[in-house]
Amino acid sequence: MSTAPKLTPNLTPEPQDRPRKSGPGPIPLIAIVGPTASGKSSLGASLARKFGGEVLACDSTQVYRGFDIGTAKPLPEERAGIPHHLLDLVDASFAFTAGEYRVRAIAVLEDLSRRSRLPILTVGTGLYLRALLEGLSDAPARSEQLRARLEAGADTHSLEYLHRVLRRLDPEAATRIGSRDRPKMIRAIEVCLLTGRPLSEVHQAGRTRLEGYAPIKIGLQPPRAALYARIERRVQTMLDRGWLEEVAGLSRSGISQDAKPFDFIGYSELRAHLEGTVTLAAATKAISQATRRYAKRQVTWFRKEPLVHWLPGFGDDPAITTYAEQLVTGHLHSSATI
RNA sequence: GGACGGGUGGGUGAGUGGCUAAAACCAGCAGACUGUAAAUCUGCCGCUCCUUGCGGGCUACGGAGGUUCGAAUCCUCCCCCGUCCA
Repeated sequence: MSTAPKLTPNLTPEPQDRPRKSGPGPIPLIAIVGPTASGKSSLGASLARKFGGEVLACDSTQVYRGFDIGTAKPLPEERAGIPHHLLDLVDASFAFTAGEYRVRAIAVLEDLSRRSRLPILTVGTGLYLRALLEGLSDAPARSEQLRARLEAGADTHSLEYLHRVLRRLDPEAATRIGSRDRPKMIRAIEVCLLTGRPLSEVHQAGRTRLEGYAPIKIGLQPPRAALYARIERRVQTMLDRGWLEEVAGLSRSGISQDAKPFDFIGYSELRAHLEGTVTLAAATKAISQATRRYAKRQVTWFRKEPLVHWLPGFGDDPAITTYAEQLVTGHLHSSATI
């Protein structure tokens, strides 16, 4: 695991394998945010190599075992010998959540801290990063039984019914949550019923932030047109790597047909194609479109993320990599001197 | 050459005389989102002006004319596309 000597910026880091000084100061934590296909994994691996770090995926789909190609898990060669965490955590039948992610991520962070490794998060799922850094309110986890009842109520009555229930339980939340936003209404009602308090009140009680870490956020912001072009190419690459076969294999592996990961972008389209309802060309086009829309939503989310150092390009662009390295070096120095 | 069918805003496509800058859907843009988040939801979406208003002006339903107080919608001719007959 030698450090690559290339591209060394003006600020030369001294100890490349020690992300922090031993002592009580906050531990640096790098978070790379950006839309899908912007090169987060690539940048993550090269920063890890350079600064003695390990990669933590922060992605709601990559936690699922078996769903590899379509969720763009880094390939072995892309991982370049760097340990990658928080991938392949659960089976397809498991309903993974932001709360679950937080618990698992903190465990990994503690492990890295003990071993003095720099944690580097590659963040596709903004909510998960927020859940980790800012914490979640002290609200109960989801309750499948309660949800089943609410879903049934919504089915027999209407979505309006759910909104009426929510208005009664928590008028404030009802003004924030649209009357057609089924998942958010259900979550809000769930919390109200489980805690006996309005969701708004539960939220007001505050969150439990992650303590002891100094996040350095790096944002990848390639031009929109270039990103969209790359998305299109990547979809094709994934197919060339056998994505369709992966989906076919998963389909007949006994996993419940309505397991959550089958709804991920691409998996639903490719299953439709395997069932013969759409041509591969049509499915491919639909996948690109869905991915573009997803990228757009990520951009919207990350724009609001505070204190991000935005870099105007792809994470595998050498110029961007160099710039990111300088950025990290600067931060590590300044935090070391404090 | 003849007979039908059709040409609508970036795309698909509704609309058969006024309520139509023109349904709906898609794409696009912008936004929201504290436990399913690759989910879900919201707004905008011809151009333009301002006193930003259920405001004004302009342009628009293949082209040119016409009928009408009023036309994407009716009539005439022309152009193009599809199917069928020769």
